[in-house]
Amino acid sequence: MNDLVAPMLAWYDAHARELPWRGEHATPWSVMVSEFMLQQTPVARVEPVHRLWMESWPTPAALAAAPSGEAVRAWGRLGYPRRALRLHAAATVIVEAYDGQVPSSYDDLVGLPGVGPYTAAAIAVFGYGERHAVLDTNVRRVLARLVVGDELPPVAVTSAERRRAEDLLPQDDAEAATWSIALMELGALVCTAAKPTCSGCPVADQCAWRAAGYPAYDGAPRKAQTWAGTDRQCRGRLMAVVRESPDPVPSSRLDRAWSDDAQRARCLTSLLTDGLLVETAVGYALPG
DNA sequence: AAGTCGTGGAA
DNA sequence: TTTCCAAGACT
Repeated sequence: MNDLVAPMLAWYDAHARELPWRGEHATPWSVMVSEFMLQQTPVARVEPVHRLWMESWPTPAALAAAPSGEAVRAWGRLGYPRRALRLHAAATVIVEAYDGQVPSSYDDLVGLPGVGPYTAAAIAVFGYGERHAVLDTNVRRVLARLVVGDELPPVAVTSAERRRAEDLLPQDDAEAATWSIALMELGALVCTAAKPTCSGCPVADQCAWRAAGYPAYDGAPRKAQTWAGTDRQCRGRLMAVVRESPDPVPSSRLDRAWSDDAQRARCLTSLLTDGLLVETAVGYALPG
């Protein structure tokens, strides 16, 4: 094993957060739910929603039996509500094709709706203890600094990154899983994007970026995401109105939620196309 | 392959 | 106040 593993495992043992989807009570399904929710959404906001979600739908079958609109409603304000739809769709596939059991192999998992390379690896590793490299934004950043000496990883995952992550993976399955979650936790708590606290890093003495004097990121500038006035904001407004209403919402109420007629109409259409809303005789509603 | 898709807390 | 962005997936 390389010289990074022991200090990383010891650090994780001492500093890991206790989260509902970790530990003995976690199930592959609770891990899967957490991974969907954590896609682009901070831990602090996921925790309470995950807790309620698991009470309502403790198994894939329970979720699959519910209307997809209930999943969207329970998703609340986590953002990117299509993830709720995809999780519901994935639960349906799990019931129909996997006898209600979350599959354990990466290849089966990555075939599920809403499950990409990261999420498939995370479920296989954290849900089942399979040995597989897990490349999320935290791991990528930590390895970029620690091994390569760059402040930030490339915009898109490269084959070099994947090979590097696989090369560093401990041979033992359980140890490899802890290694991966430790890298993620370090990236989330210590080796953060903006202001890393290297004084708290267990492998700072081996860090290539630190040794090089913290050279600044020199890759292509990341595009700043605009927000005000975008379709995303408009869609969010419309969804919020419908989500918080127990009854179908007449279009007159949606008119008040967004003033630009053309944009509102365009967004409404896209929400219907996405399956996030349906049109009923008395107004717009979450899908049944 | 570059754009799109939500949200709210922190800097 | 404005800006930035947090465990990605999909097209």
